[in-house]
Amino acid sequence: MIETEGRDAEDIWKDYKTLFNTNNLNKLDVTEFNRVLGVFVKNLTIPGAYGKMLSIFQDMRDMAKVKPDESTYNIMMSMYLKKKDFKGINLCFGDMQKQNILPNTITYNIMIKAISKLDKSDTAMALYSEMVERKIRRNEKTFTMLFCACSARRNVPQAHQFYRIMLNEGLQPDIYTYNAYINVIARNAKDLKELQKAMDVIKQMREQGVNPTLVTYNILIKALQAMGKRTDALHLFNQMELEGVKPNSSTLEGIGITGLQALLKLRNTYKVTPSHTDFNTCMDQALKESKYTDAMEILSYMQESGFKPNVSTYSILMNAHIRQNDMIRAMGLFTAMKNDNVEPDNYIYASLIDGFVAQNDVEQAFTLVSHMLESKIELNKMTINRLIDTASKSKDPKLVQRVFERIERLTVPSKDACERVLWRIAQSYDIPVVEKYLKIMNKHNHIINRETFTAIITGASKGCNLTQARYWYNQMIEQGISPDHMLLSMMIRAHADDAKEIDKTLSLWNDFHYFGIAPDDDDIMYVLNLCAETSHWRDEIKILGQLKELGYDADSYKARITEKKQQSNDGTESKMDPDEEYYEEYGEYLKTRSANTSIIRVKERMQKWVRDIAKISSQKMDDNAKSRVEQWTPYRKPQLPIMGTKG
DNA sequence: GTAGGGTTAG
Repeated sequence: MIETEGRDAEDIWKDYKTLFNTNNLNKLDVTEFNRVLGVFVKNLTIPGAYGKMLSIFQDMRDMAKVKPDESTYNIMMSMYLKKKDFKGINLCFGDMQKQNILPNTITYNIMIKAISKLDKSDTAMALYSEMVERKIRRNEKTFTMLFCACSARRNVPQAHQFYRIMLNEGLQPDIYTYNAYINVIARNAKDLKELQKAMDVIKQMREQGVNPTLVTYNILIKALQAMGKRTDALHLFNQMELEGVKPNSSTLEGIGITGLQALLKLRNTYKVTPSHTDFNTCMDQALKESKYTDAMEILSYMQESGFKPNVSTYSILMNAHIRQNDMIRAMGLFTAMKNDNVEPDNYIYASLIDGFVAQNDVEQAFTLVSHMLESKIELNKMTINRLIDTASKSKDPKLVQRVFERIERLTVPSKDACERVLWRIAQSYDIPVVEKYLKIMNKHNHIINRETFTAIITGASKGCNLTQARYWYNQMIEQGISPDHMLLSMMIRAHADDAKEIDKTLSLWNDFHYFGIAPDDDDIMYVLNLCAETSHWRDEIKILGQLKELGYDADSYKARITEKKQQSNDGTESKMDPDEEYYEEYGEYLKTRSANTSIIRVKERMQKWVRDIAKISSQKMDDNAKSRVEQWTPYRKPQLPIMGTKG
C-alpha cells in the first residue's frame, strides 16, 4: 500500500496521510506499519519525526485495529532510545508483557543499551539472566551492549565475567565486542599496569585474526592521555601510523592537537576528509580556546565540504555565545536554526534556558521552557539539575528558590533536584528555612536519608555555618543514620580549617571509631597536622596510640609529623618546602616557554592554511552563506593576533 | 533486516 523503497520520509508521510484522510488505514497490515515506522526511526532528525511516529503508532491501534507485534515495539523502543527517553522504553517493555508479546533478542539488546545509557541502576546482569531464563538467544551484539553497561557502571570485574560467559556460550567476539570490552578496561585503568590488561585483550584478538582499528586506538590513546602519559600516547600513535590506521580528530586530541591545527593535520598529513563530527569537534575546541578566527575558518571549510550545520553545530556555536553572556546572539542562532529546518532538541533548550538563568532572567528562561514543552520535549532531569546548579552559583540565594518554585509548578522535582536546592539553601539560610525545604521534599514523597543530610551538611559547611552543619549532623544521627566516610572526612576538614573548632574536630575524629569507619591516610595526616600546628600534643599522642591499637603503622605517621614539625621550625621565611618552591617557579617558566613556541608554530601553519581556505571559500561560497557564517561566529577578537592577515 | 553494537561532537 505504501512504497518505502528508495523514497524519502516526507513523501512516505504524504502517502500515509492520504490513507489516513480517506479512512483507508485498515488496509495496512502490521508488516506495513512496521516498515513505515522503520523509515522514520532511521530519519529522526527530520522535523516532527518523533511526533509522526507516535501518531502512527496510535492510529495503528485505534483506527486500523492492528495489533502491534514485537517488531513494532522494538522500533518504538529504538525511537525512545534515540530520544534518550527511558520512561518510554520501560512503558513499551511493560506493554509487551501485558499483551503477551514475547520480547526477542533485539528487545533485550535495546533494554541493555538503555540501562547503560539512561538508567542509574546496575541491572545488566539481571537482564542477562532474564534472557537465559526465558531462553532468548544472545548474540555478539548482546555482549557488546553488556560491556557498555559495565563501562557505564565502571564495573570492570563484571566485564571480565561477561567475557568468559560469552566464550562459554560459544560466541566469537568481533571487532565491536572487543572494542567495547577494551573500553571498559581502559576507561577504568588507573595506571599502566591496569591498562596492560587491555593490551592483553588486543593480543588475544590479533591471534583470532581481528586487528585493532581506529576506534581501538582512540580508546587506548584517550586512556593514556587521561593518565597523563603523553609519551606513551605518542608511542601508541606511532604504532597506529605504522599499521596504516589513519587518525581522526579524537585521536589527535588524545595527543594534544586540537582545533584548526587538527583539521590541518588530517587534511595535509593524512589526506583524510574530515567528517561532520571532526568539524564540529574541532570547531568546539577552537571556540573554547578563544580562537575565534580559527572557528570561523573551520565553519566555512565545513560548509564547503558539503556538511550542513546540524544540531550539534548550532549547539556548539550557541554555547560559545552563552559563555560570553550574549543571549541575543544565542537566540538569533536559535531562530536561524529553526529557519534551517534543524529541530532543536533538549540540549539546545537546556543551554538557552540555562543561559537565561545565569543572567537572572527567570521569566525568559521559563518562557522558553513552555516553548519546549509545546514542542513535545520534556523537561527532563538533566535540564532541571542544570538549571538548579546554575541558579545555585548566583550570589543571590533567592534565584535558586525562584527557579525551584517555577519547576514545582510544572513537574514534581526529583529527590536529587530537591537536595541540590537544599545544598544551596543551607549555605545562606539558617535552620528554619532548611526545615521549610525539607517539608517541601516530604510533600513530594521523597525519602529523607543520608544523601539528603549530606547535601545539607555540605552546604552549611560551604556557607561557613558550622553550627548548622553540626545541628544537621546530630539530627541525622538521631534519626538512626550514620555518616559515611566522605561525610565524616568533609566535616573534619571543615572544622579543622576553622581554628576555633579544634575540640569539635577532635570529637568528630572519635566518630571514625564510634561508627566503625576506617580513616584513610589523608584523614590521619590532617588531624595529626592540626594537633601539631595547634600544639595539642596530648591529643596527638592519644591519636597515635589509637592508631597503633587499630593496627595502623603509627610510627610512620609519627615520623612524618615530626619531619613536618622540624621543617617549620627551621625558621625559613617561606613555609613551602624548598623543592616545592623550586618546582613551582620552574613549572611556571616551562609553561610560558612551551606556550610561546607552540603558539609560533601554530601561527605559522595556520597562516598558510587559512590563506588557502580563504581563497577557496570566497570562490565557492555564495554571499548569503558568507554573511551567515559571519553572523554565527562569536564576535570577540581573537586573543592571539594572527600575523600576516591584512592590517 | 521494519528494530539492536565500539571511541570523540553540544
